[in-house]
Amino acid sequence: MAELETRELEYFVAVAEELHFGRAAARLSIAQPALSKAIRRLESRLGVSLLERSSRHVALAPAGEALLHHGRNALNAVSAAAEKTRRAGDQQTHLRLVIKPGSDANLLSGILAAYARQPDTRQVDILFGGATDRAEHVRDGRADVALLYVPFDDMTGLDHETLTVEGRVAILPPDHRLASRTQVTLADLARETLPRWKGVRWTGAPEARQGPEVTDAAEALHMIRLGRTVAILPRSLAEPMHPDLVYRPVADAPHSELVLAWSQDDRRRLVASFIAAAVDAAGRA
Amino acid sequence: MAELETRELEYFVAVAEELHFGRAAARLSIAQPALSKAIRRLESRLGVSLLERSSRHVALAPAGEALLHHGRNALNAVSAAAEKTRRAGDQQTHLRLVIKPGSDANLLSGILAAYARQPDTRQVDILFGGATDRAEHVRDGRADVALLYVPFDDMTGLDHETLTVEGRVAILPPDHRLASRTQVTLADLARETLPRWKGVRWTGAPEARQGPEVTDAAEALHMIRLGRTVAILPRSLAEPMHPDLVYRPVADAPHSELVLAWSQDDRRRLVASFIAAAVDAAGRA
DNA sequence: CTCGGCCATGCCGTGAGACTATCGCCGATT
DNA sequence: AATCGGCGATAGTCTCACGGCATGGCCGAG
Repeated sequence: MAELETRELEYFVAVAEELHFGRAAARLSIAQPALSKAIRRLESRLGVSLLERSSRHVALAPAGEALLHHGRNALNAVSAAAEKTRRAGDQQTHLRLVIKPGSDANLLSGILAAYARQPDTRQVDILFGGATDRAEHVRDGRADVALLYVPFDDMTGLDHETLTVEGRVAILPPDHRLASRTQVTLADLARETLPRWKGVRWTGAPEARQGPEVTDAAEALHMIRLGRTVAILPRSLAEPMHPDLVYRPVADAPHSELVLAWSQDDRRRLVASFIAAAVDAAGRA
Repeated sequence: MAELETRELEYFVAVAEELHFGRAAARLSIAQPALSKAIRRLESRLGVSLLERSSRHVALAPAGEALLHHGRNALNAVSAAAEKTRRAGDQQTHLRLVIKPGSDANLLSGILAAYARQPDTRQVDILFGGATDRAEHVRDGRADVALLYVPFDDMTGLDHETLTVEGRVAILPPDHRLASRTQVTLADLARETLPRWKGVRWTGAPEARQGPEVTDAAEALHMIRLGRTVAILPRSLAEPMHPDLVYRPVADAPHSELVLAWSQDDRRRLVASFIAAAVDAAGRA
């Protein structure tokens, strides 16, 4: 059939990311000619040209774009399979939950308490993940469950249960022109400078100015205090609010959901039991 | 990192499916000792035992279950990457739509007509897929879009737009005890013998008797005429009804949706344009 | 007790893929 | 305009990982 070894995929992804055979070879700890040959083999096997090479530059051909994208998926699936197989061996004693610091809408302690009352409780290891890679942790098996935000996180390959639905608020410096309102609208914010959230696709109006790149709410708040930007955040992230900032509800912003997510094909009781406890605790709160 | 070559995965999947090294080796066209060694390498690399071997039998260890499942996913992802890369090369002139014969709720001709009016029309190739593998066709790139039924088909990895929502009807022999009703309920059907749909997880009441295994509606209808079973089908599959059968609405059955599905990460205009035409045509019907 | 089915082991041969050295192209520098 | 240097491709050699063959060991069936 369509043979394509994971090694070759890794090679190609490295080249496609670096757009430079030398650097990619170094990253892969192989020599550059080997990499050149491997990519050419790949191209002839697939029967398409993946890269446009000049002697100065390397660029992705259309088929290369496709392979970069789908190849990454495939590599993730392979390493997820490996990781999950390893874990399946030692019957798991700990449940690994990945969260973003401060982003639990104060629900986590209730969830953990509810889970502790379950009959088959296991120790819960809490991992901290960055803005973008918590979903990855679950997909590749480094964690069992994650707290994520819909519609911000990429839920591909994950199932989830909603824990809370909350409105979103604009975070403003006190002297901002909109700070005197009791609430604002997206239209009011359309001309504002909004931060670019690292790893999150741009969701603001296309005409809005893109401000500083930030990775988390703490950085965003800092930038707002400096007057460089304003931000729209789920309400729970706005409390307690920094004394030098104010927040106003954004009447028409899509709601944001805090969800508990797990790998789509994870049927372990360990996980099901935690989900049940979490949904229960969140419903009660 | 977690190296695991696709070749090894294929070997393992073959053994796990056959539960027999000799047959698996034959299927892979390699000799049996090579396969034995490959699997042991895999086990030592992963550090877990995948198979329980006696000299008579081979059985899956828990980690083996995990690897069989996730490994299949990974292999699918890899061959999908290969397939889609090949397709990306030659800019595609045909749109490939996979349907199940007779399962288009009479919408297809309208959809094709609407699509033909689009500015960037391409030729549409219609493929026929079995009950269970139409979604697979889309996932691995053999087709671009599929007509599927929610909640029966497995939508993993696919996005979809709903074309119609329809009630479901019980198909009965005319002399059936329920045939005199004008409508029936799921409770009425709880004790009936229902067919097992090949490749579809059992959705009937757990106490219902499981009847003959069938692969499509035509087979199911035949079995109903023989008095072996009764079935619950989306209404559109019941028209025109065979003269020797009757159908009655099932008042409380979950509705069934005919959807147009495509690969989650397919952003090609070719596909978007067809989706738009189909949704438009279905809304108009 | 023997036979036969089945997986494991040992040994050997081969070829895919890695390495080193080197070439050829082309843009940049002076 | 000539040279240099960066980068990818090519050539030739080597090696070791993986596959094949022969065989051993285990165990259930008859």
